[in-house]
Amino acid sequence: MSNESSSYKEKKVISIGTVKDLTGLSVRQIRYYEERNLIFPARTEKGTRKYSFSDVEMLMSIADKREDGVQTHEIRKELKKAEERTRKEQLRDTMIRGQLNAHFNMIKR
Amino acid sequence: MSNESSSYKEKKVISIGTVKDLTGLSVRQIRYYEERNLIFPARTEKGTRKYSFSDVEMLMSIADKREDGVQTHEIRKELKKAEERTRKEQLRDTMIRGQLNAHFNMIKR
DNA sequence: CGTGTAAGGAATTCTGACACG
DNA sequence: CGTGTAAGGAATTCTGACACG
Repeated sequence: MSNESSSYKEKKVISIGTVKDLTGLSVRQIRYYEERNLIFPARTEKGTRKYSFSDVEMLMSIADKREDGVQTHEIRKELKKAEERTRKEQLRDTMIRGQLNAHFNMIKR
Repeated sequence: MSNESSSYKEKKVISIGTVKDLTGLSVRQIRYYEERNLIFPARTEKGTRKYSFSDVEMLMSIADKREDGVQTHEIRKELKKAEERTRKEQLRDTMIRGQLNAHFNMIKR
């Protein structure tokens, strides 16, 4: 039941200018891919966007696909498919864990 | 001979304002600890400071020690000692590796 | 020593919009 | 559709300095 929810890779701490340097994309492009729901930066109270290393990697992957002529809409569809797979895996894991716990409790008493 | 020099933890990508939020320190304090050579942020071409997660952790450690009344000069001395230990470990590892390679080369021919 | 603050300037980021192809 | 750009404003960051205890 441990939870290290703050891994460096997922923590949203990078400003858009740094993301630009890291990815080679323009600030306009980075904002546009957010508009198309391909990335989801956090916002500070003042409204500035903060990205994670994970977001940066996603942007590089998007850049590769765009170079191959893939439209953002297609990339979005692939992303949703991948998310669906993850959702199902998690559901399955949760159920297996539930079964295991049930057995353990049987044995304990 | 591999080299993954760009681990998320060491990459300098975080602006001082974000470091302030992450550590609870004031911007003044963060700059001052740099002046005392306790942390070493990178600089962009335009001169803005960039910190790594590692720097952030160091700052939190510094904050703890300052709360205990430890002066920056003392913290600096501890830091240098730790660095010296690391330097010696690396030297030893390098030498061991050299010995191993020498043996391998003997056997190979 | 360690930290706050006001000062002046430069660079960053934000949004909404027009342009182009 | 995807990206550039100019516009206006707000927030960020930088340095060097004075203040205080």
